[in-house]
Amino acid sequence: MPRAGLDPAAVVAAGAALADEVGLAHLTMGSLAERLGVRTPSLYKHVSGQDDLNRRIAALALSEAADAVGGAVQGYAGREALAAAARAFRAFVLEHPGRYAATIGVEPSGPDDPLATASRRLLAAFVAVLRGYEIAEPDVDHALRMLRSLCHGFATLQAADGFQWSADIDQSFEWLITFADRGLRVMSGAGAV
Amino acid sequence: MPRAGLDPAAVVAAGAALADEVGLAHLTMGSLAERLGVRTPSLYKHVSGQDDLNRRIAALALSEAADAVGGAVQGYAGREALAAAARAFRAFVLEHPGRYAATIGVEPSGPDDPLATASRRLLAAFVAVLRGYEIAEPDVDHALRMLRSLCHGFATLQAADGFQWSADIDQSFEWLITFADRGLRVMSGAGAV
DNA sequence: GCTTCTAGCTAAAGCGATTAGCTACAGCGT
DNA sequence: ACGCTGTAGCTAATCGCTTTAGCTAGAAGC
Repeated sequence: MPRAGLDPAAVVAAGAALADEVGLAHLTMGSLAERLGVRTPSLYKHVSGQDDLNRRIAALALSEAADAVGGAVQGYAGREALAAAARAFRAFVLEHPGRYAATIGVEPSGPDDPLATASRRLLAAFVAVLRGYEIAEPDVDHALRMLRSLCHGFATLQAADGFQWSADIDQSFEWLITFADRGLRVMSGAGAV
Repeated sequence: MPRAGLDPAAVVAAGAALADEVGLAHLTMGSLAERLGVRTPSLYKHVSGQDDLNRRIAALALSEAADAVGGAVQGYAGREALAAAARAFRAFVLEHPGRYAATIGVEPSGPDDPLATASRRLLAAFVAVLRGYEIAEPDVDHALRMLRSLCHGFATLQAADGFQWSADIDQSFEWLITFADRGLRVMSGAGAV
């Protein structure tokens, strides 16, 4: 038996890729092992089980998403930054539906969990977008949650084929960006709540 | 063996309730059978399998959500209607996270599928909300998708405990309603995209 | 070249979904 | 009241996937 030369990172990367291809629900230890040219139990030398694998895929996904969004925002402000961030986020989720799905419902075990770090990085990228609007300090958290809900909701609904009816989806997304831009500008004037 | 007197509706209702309690992922045929005082294989006399059960729970959830949102909107218009719909929707998802989770990723098999009917009813409730704003006809679809993304995103993120940081979540949701109201009003003026 | 560490293997246990086939309760007609 | 019939629920068994136990041999250091 020739050594396959695996390590945790390689297993997680392959798992994420496979999840993107077949859907997270169809990612089994067996199929992943086969993909890696190895027998199923061998995977347990690198990840401690399906749960651990899922958490690591989630951390990878959030980290990549943070890179994508953070990079897209560079050099822009205001509406441009918002549009770039939203488009980058959606593109990431649509290209990597499996690994993004792994992030839903996982909770960091502590502040040092790679999951928590990656999550903070992604949030930071959205905070940067909000700096382009005159949001009152106490409202920044609310705006951040709104932005995240909007992006998460749209991307996951589309990834799950939740939009059955007719109108063009890209167009809807551009409309949504305009909506968010104008809404944020209006909210910056008067105190909300 | 005394008859338990089950039927598909009772099995689905119990499944939905159990999913709300323990989470959709932990809803097993075994635990559901135990809850109903019956052996596992007996369930297959009422639903054709886990897939079928999931679809039926999803249809039930969408139908109930449509009732809740539709009822809440009655007699209101504009901001009041929007707030009522959003609050009703969020309350439903938070009270019934398991059954709502069942709706994610299921696709109606055809236009007569109870799933499709329930889905249309829920959408209709949101369309009613939008009638209170002067949205140009071609933009109604976009606004509907936006509204759905916003509600779905916020509710599922909260249900999954996705909001780790500090600010008060109810307050964030009220802020979000105000944001959506103002955004919809602004969008009604100028043509978007 | 020898020792040591460990990636990967085979074997096996265990759990959940599902199917096959039996049994007996309930509702019906007589 | 009595038997007939349809079917809800049962036991037994299969199958697939996860996970553990224990072995083996390739690679790295001396």
